Amino acid sequence: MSESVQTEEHIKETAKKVFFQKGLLNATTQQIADEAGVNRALIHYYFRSRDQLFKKVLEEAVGETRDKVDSIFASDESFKSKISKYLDVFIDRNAKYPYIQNFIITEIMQDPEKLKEHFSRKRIHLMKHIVPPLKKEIENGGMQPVDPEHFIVNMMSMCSYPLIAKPVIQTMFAYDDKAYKNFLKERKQVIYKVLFNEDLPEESTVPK
Amino acid sequence: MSESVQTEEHIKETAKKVFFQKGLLNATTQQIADEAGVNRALIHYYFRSRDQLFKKVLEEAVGETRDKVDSIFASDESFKSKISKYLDVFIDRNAKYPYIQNFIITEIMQDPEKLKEHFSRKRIHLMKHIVPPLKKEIENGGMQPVDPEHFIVNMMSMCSYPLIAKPVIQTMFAYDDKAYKNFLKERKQVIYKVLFNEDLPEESTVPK
DNA sequence: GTCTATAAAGGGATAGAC
DNA sequence: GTCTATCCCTTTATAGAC
Repeated sequence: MSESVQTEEHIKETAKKVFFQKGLLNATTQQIADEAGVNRALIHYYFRSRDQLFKKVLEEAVGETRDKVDSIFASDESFKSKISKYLDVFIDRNAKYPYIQNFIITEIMQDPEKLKEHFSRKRIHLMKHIVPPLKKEIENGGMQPVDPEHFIVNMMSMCSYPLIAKPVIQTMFAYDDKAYKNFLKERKQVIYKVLFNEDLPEESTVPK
Repeated sequence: MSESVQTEEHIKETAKKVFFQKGLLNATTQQIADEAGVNRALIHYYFRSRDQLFKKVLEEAVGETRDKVDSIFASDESFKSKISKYLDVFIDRNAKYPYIQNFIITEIMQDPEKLKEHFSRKRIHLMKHIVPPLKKEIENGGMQPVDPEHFIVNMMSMCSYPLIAKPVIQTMFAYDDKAYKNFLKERKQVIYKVLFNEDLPEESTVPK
């Protein structure tokens, strides 16, 4: 691996760390350069502008998950089993990048075009791989009738909000970091139960 | 009403509009001054700093709702009826200020202390007026057993996330503004049903 | 490819005139 | 109470040396 590729990769990884792990969503190029131990000018050398760096790291981070999610829903397991696995992937990803949800929200607020492609792809995926099996599950009496779009939003809400609103939850319930982390751990079972009105099967509670 | 109070009020209302209605969460003092038709220096004259203006408008906006919510939960209606009314208030407030949730999240991210007092008060309120009746409702068999804290987070999640993630939802489902607004309208019944696993009573679907 | 130095723009805040 | 002018600081971006 050449020097240049190494440095470029290093800056990108550092940016991910600063944005998604440290939660410094408005980090300046200086902060990122400091953290990476390089000069600010190098960031411009590799990425031309701050905005392009943003776009690149975000696209990479969401891409990491997309592939996993896609393969889960492309399989022919039961619908409930797919959802269970999706919850695992979602929780894993957010343990790795605790602030990525905030970053997505903040960035997309400032410029909805920035992630338009990603969520358009997600739309096609939903319509093809989630809505049909959901409808089938309802037909077969496996769950209460529900509008597919509300079902999806309910799921995303209960997954994402507790991460986005970390300080709200910590203050409201007087949770220290340990208690908060533990609370998050319990979410998978809670969400599954709310979505399907039945307990998560035993073997799915501790994945892998 | 004297000239000065009028201007101060006008700046404050303009700031609310810019932040909470237009969604320009990072609006500069210049933008607010332009929108209000006054000079930038006036903002500093009345509020000393940008940060103090922020604090004031946010505290006012959340205060508007707090009083209403408090009175709902202080009453001795049934728990489910209280929740139904809470959903109404929440939806009303967010129709008025579509971006207030984003603002709260963004501000609290940058400085958790800023809203600490508000959410600490909320905590006391929860413990006194929500958790006990919730437990009682469960005891009486009115709903499935559920951890109170997860119940509260589920409710907040399903209320707030669809607002925070407006562009995500619009892109994902190809909603124009009208379709999105209609989607939000359906949320009250959906959320009630998910929380209690039963339909919202007829007379509660159209409040007032 | 990496650094220093500096340009260029933007934003918050204040002094002082009216 | 409201304005203009200005200061100061931060930040992005680039030119040019090595």
